[in-house]
Amino acid sequence: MAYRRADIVATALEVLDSYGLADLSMRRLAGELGLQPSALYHHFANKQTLLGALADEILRRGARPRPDGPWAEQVTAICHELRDAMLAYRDGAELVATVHAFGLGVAAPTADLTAAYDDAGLPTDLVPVAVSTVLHFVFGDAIQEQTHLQASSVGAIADQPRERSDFERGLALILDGIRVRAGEPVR
Amino acid sequence: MAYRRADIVATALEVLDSYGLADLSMRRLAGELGLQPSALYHHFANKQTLLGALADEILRRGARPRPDGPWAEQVTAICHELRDAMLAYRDGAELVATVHAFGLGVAAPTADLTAAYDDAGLPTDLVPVAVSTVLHFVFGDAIQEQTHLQASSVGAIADQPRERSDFERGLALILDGIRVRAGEPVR
DNA sequence: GTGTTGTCCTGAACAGTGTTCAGGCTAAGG
DNA sequence: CCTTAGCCTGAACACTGTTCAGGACAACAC
Repeated sequence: MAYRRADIVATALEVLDSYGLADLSMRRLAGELGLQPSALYHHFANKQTLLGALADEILRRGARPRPDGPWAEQVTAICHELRDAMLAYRDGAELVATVHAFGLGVAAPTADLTAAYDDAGLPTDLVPVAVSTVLHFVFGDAIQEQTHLQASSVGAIADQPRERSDFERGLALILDGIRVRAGEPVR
Repeated sequence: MAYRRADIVATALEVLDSYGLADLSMRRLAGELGLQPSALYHHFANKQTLLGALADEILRRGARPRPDGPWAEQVTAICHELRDAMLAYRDGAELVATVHAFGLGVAAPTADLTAAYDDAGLPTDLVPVAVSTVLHFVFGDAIQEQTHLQASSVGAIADQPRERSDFERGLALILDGIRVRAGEPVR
């Protein structure tokens, strides 16, 4: 059973990458597995739960070793890892962000960021704010990036080509803000 | 025709507030108007276009006079207006953020923020980054807030009650970051 | 008054969606 | 051999967005 479940998640990930989130239906997934759609409901209570498992698998596959160093470097590493993991699959950013919003998975980034801020000795009442602010940015930026990537790959639009370094710069801007409110010297 | 179109948007807004975004179907909306679903397609090319008009109407209804003052105050005013407008309708944040991501409407906030930053004399290459960063935060925070509000109104969950001032504090944090990168004195 | 144009709408249909449920198949354990 | 349990089938339910031929009806021109 545990094997079959992992099998479903792996196949779902292929379907996601090939057809996109909108075309990832229970029927299509079941067809790809050679099953009836109803068979999927023996492994997942509903589609949202399945998507939750999918999002967590995307993050798991994107995991990489974390360097230790000052908190800002750790936060930067966590954010890059999260971003790269989401961008590695079609519609990955939208999927992970949605699952996070619904609270059916994607708990790791929040935990990791909280730990990094806590270790840094940031004021405890500032920690949740800093975590949320950084996460909103990473999700929002990744969704925007992925939307534009896919829109231009379809040849739809050609608006401003969105600097590749915008992510770095936006993140640095937020980290500066955190430094200020933490009473650390800035630059 | 223009009148009928405005009529449809107004009724759609009522349906949205009463039943939520997931239950705002073309059939339900048409029924509320005493029409066949197909009639709606004489006024809107498809559902996404209708949702775009809906989002813009939500922002229009939430508009308020802007004080003039230093750029940080203007940005704060714009963000509060945007946030309050979205929170005024059930699922308003999700709707507006989605429409913005798809690029089918919600152009005003970007334009307003860009103007505020430009007038402030911020480095021009910093402006788009500052606009995006602030917008990602406002959308992300509003969606989170609305999700929790509605979840707890259903009596579902009771996790930490989310400080009402988290929005203010997150926004202030980002503004500090912008000040630092603009070379302005901070506090 | 008649004819025409164009808007607005009907009614039916198409091709899908997530989900439920009674029942059957098959392999493992006593 | 028999039972238990996990896995799955096949059919159905109640929806979804969208398309399309055609009808009703007002406004305008002659």
